[in-house]
Amino acid sequence: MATIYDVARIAGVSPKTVSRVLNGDAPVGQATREAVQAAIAQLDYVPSNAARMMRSQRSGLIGLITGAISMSPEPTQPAGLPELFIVQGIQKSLANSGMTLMIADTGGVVEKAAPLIDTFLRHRVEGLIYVAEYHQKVALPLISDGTPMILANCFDDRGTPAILPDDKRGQHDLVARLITAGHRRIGYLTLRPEIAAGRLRLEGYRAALQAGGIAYDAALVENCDLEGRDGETQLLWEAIDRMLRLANPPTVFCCGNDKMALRVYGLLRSMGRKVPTEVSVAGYDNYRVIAETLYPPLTTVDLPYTAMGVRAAQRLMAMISGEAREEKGPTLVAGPVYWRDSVTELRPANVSLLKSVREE
Amino acid sequence: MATIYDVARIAGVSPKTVSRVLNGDAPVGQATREAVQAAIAQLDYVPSNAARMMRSQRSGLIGLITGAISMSPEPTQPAGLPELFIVQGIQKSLANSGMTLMIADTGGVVEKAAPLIDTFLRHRVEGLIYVAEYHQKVALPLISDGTPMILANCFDDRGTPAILPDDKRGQHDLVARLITAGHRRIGYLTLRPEIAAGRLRLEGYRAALQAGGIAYDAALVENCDLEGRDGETQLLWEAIDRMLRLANPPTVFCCGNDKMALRVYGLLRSMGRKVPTEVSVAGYDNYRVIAETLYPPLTTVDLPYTAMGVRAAQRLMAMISGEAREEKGPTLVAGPVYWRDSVTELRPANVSLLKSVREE
DNA sequence: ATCTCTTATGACACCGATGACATGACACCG
DNA sequence: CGGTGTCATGTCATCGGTGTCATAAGAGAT
Repeated sequence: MATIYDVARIAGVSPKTVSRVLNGDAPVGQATREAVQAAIAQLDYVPSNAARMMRSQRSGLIGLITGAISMSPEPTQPAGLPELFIVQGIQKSLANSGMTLMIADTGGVVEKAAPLIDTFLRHRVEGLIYVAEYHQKVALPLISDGTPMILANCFDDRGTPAILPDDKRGQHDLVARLITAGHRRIGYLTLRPEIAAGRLRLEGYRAALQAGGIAYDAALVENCDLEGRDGETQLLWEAIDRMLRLANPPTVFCCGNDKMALRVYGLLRSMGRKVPTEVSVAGYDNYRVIAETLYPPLTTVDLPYTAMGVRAAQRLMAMISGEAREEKGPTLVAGPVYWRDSVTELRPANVSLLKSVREE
Repeated sequence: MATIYDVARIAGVSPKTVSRVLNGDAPVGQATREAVQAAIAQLDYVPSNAARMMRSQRSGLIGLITGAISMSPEPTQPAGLPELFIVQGIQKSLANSGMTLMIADTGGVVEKAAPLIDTFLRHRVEGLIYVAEYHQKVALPLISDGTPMILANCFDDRGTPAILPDDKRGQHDLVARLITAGHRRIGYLTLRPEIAAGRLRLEGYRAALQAGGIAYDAALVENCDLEGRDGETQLLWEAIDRMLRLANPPTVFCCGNDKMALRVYGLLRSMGRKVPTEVSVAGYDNYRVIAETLYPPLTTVDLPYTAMGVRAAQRLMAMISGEAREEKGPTLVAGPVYWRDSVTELRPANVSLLKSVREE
């Protein structure tokens, strides 16, 4: 492999001049520049980042750790996709910074995060981002040196800067929108409360009901999430069946996520209930493969993954450049409601009024 | 950041001895080793890969380029997932090799591959893998130095080693299985022939018919793939409607992929046809989010992405270690048929006979 | 007691860039 | 015409490890 010395010799200049041509950090004569470039081309010279890093003490690397790439073998989680959007946002936002993003993958095994962080530190990354597959609490090994770190889609109890989806507000906005559309009996098939999204979304549901002056009815809320174990469809069937038999049944089912909504579509059809004319369905995640492919298309709440990625990258770059100590707590990012055909407007008169809500 | 000299000073030994403790490449006295390890712990010393690489001329890095992570903005392609499984396979298979996998992403823009390759070469990766989002032909910039490269899920016309899915055999196996189950009128809603998968799967379909002694009937085959543009559902509706009105209608619809099958489920239900009792449906890809969540679960063909990743990594490692010049052409990897409830066994008597097919 | 042969350790140069500093050639200024 | 500033380029040391070789201290062998 050719070195800068080979290039210098061929071009008849000093290595330092070649360096200047490569980095453009000092003026170089036109003729010299051309001779150097010719030599570079002739030798297929590619500078060594290792040598450069060593001298300049700057790696230009950002390390990203995720489990997105190697998903868990169970297909039950729509895992993978969310993280990818976050990574996409990070990438987009980092593209102009001159930083190179190195991505490593835990293969879904949390314990692998530590050695990966170590590998990154050996490469002297200037910043680290950890992206979790769903909104959760994590406990990563402490970074002893000063390398800045950001958590995306997760948080810890050390106060590491985090970027999180605003699940509470998202569910709140959806339910508020349903209420505006005239729905008063809103069934909620929830995710399990052990996960952050399950808790926060339920909070949002209750907050929206309260704001809309509707009493919370425990008969309309049921956890239908078995963490991917069998029997979920059964559980859903029973919950839906029971709610529909109520004296005052729900006019719409909010589902913990879009994947659950996909199941609910199938169940309602099996029960002979037409969506949305007889009963409405709403999801959460805006998992587009499902939400847009289903018929009718699914009303849902966007999880603003790309935006979260952008924010994560921005916050990290701010930390790296040591700018203003900036805000402390987690950054919450809310996503818009996507209003599609799976929910009936019970009060068409409201439609014009709704426009504004929809845009936001 | 602490250096090996700092550690040496604290431990009262020479830097070289610290190096020996770190690499275990020469015997070190027990007491010395402990002193060095204590100093390392005390200083939070992390060795610099740059310096190590520079001297040893070995980076221990494998570069992987993909578009998986930043998907195209259109949600129409189930893009992203396939590549991820391939990457997972690569990762799994590379885990024990001591190599570190660096992943870079083109953001779906093919032109970005060149600068990414360049970045990798600057880091002196020992091998490169390019993973495409679907089976296709690519034209990557030539790697002028000797760095080995592998193409996964794609090929070029320079004969670069490639790992490809055996689409023809997969579709063949599925159709052969349908025939064994008693189906003779097999509708095929194909992908567009411009893409490799579309062509090859159709070849497999025809080959299986021929092997089964069934005449090819053009009325049963129709391209329903508009490359994600609108009107696909319309096209599907018309194709299905027309085929079902035939004097001798199909008993099963093979779909170009699982996503199309998801649509077909909805359409058939709208038409009042029950799956699978009145008409069967089969997909391709074993896109599990769809295939296993649908009701009834979808019979489909697995795209052996993980296996492809494993093969890619193995072939690359063989190239790096300069082992036997090994095979030349592309490596084809076939995936098994997943037989689920979306297809009726027209001849239950055959079931036992089928067991063996299913296993394979 | 002398001579290998390991084992344990150190001295030193070197990998390939770049930062700091020096130098020579002009141009411009008063 | 000397002083000063800018441009173009070179010299040299240095970043943090590791390869090579040398050396010292014991363990056995003769």
